[in-house]
Amino acid sequence: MHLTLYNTLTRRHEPLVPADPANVSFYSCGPTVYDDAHIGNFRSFLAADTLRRFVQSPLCRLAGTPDGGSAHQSPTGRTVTHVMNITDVGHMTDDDNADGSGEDKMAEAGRRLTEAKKAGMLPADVQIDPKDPYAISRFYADRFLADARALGLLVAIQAERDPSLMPRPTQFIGAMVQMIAMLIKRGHAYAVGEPGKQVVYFDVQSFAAYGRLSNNTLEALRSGEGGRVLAANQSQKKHPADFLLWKHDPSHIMKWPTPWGEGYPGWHIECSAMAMARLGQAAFAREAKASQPGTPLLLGDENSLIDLHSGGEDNIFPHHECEIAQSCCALCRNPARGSFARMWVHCRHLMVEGEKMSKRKGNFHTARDLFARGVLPGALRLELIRTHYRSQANFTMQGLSDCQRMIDRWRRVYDAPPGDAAIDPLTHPVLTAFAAPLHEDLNVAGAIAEVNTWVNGIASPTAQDAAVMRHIDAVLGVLDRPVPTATATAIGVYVGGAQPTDEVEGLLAERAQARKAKDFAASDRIRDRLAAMGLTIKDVPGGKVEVGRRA
RNA sequence: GGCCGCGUACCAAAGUGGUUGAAUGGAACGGAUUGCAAAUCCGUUGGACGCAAGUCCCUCGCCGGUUCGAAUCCGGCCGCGGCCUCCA
Repeated sequence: MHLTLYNTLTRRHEPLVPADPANVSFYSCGPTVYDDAHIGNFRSFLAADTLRRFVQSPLCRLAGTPDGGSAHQSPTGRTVTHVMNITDVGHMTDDDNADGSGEDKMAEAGRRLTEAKKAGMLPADVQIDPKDPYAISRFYADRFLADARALGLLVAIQAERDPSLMPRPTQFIGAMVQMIAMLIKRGHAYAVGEPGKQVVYFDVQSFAAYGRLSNNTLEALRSGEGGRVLAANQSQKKHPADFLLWKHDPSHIMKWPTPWGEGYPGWHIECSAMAMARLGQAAFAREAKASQPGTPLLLGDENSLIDLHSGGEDNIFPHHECEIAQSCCALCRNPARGSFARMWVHCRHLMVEGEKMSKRKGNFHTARDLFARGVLPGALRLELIRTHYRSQANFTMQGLSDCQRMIDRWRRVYDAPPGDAAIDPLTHPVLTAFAAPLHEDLNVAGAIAEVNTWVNGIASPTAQDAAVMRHIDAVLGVLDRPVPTATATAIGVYVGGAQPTDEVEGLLAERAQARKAKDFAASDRIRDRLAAMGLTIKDVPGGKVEVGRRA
């Protein structure tokens, strides 16, 4: 058994065969930081995170590796270097003409922040200059990282120690400029306009494999444009599908000097440049070993820059199509035979209560909104990863509470007292049953079913069971999430964000008296009153009352 | 207009040719427990006949086809969604 994934590039299930099974390189397209990330964004990031967790788990076997693919048999184990960008360059709101016009999204975010501040929607301690795009992107990036860490996104947790794992394009303008220069030099890009005030386009006709990922041909793209591409905006391009690499525009809110003029980079070049900068060393080291000294160092046909690349389904075209084109044309000896990444995985979108998520329908949720309503990060994570990543998932509040209950039942096993519990993850029957569906295109739903079947059969969990559950949760990442600490008083145990107040404490004491006197009508009235305050109670062993918040 | 995907029982969601009347979780109902709840445990949840073992009928959007056999393969239709413009 070995891990197979659906490769968008070939439209087939294929084994994941990394260039170096001891260190898998993985690049994921991350968030833009003009606003808070919503749960749909997080579904995609969490799918990537779950894949990454499984690949680095000893439960995962990879094809074509000498030791049979089990990570733990290698002295150093298997590491996954997962990189996710945080896009902090402002792009344009109005992209009708693909030339970059309209309002800069960062400027728009600044305006929104100003309004929020006026309306008192922002905490008083937030000091940010809405005219400073760097301050805006930092503000939203920090909020994203906090949400991501709560949800157990390993890359965000690791980035606290190694920020290079979450690169920001404003720090890589130099790398982008180099790559653009290389594309011009190799005849895959061209600059138009008078010197110093130029726009640089990628020449799609120079790359025979353009369209391979999205299954579009240049003709199909042309016929599919349906009148939406204005001829007036196309005059300088050689082909309507040619896309922007650099734009001279001194009026842009973020701008940098380059040989083509002061301006800003196109939408796609950042990922190519950053993947190259952070993950490309290994591929070029392999190439240097294999090639003649003195020849220009370009990747050969079998040598991809990275092993895995992921994103949401909307990234397939144009973003990833363009990434492949740029990267291969800049880095490969035979561009049309390159693929940039060996494996391309794409996550389908999330629906909410059966409908497309939208602010107008009122079914638009950010992670932090849900947290503020008392949703626990573990439950949200499970709800977002439990559906197969290539199915359209339906997020529901019902599903969220289902997940919370599942987690509560699993935690009983997870929290069993530890002890002498040596288990072999490769042969343990529960773990092999859990890992089997995951090897088949990361079938998380199937794996969860195995966990439930197993947990149902446990009368009282042992140290061994706890050890097994830890292996499981290293992949799912739902138990190792922050849970609000319970506040205990003489009479109550407050959980799930509920806090003791004099009023509540008084009611609990009154209820205890009523119950003692067997005045159950009075006792039930108090429960109703607490319910009206948004609190649920239940009697727990020890004579105390557990107080929680109503979902 | 072009390219692509999906539709499973009350809900969510696995399963992609036979042991599947359909995993798993929730929900509902019955029982144990509780003053009542909550939590937990046991059982039931397409229909008919039967005390039962069981037998028969109808099921995986709809219609048709391939096959000894289909939720699973093929065709048509309907519905939903994605991309073709920034978007996970």
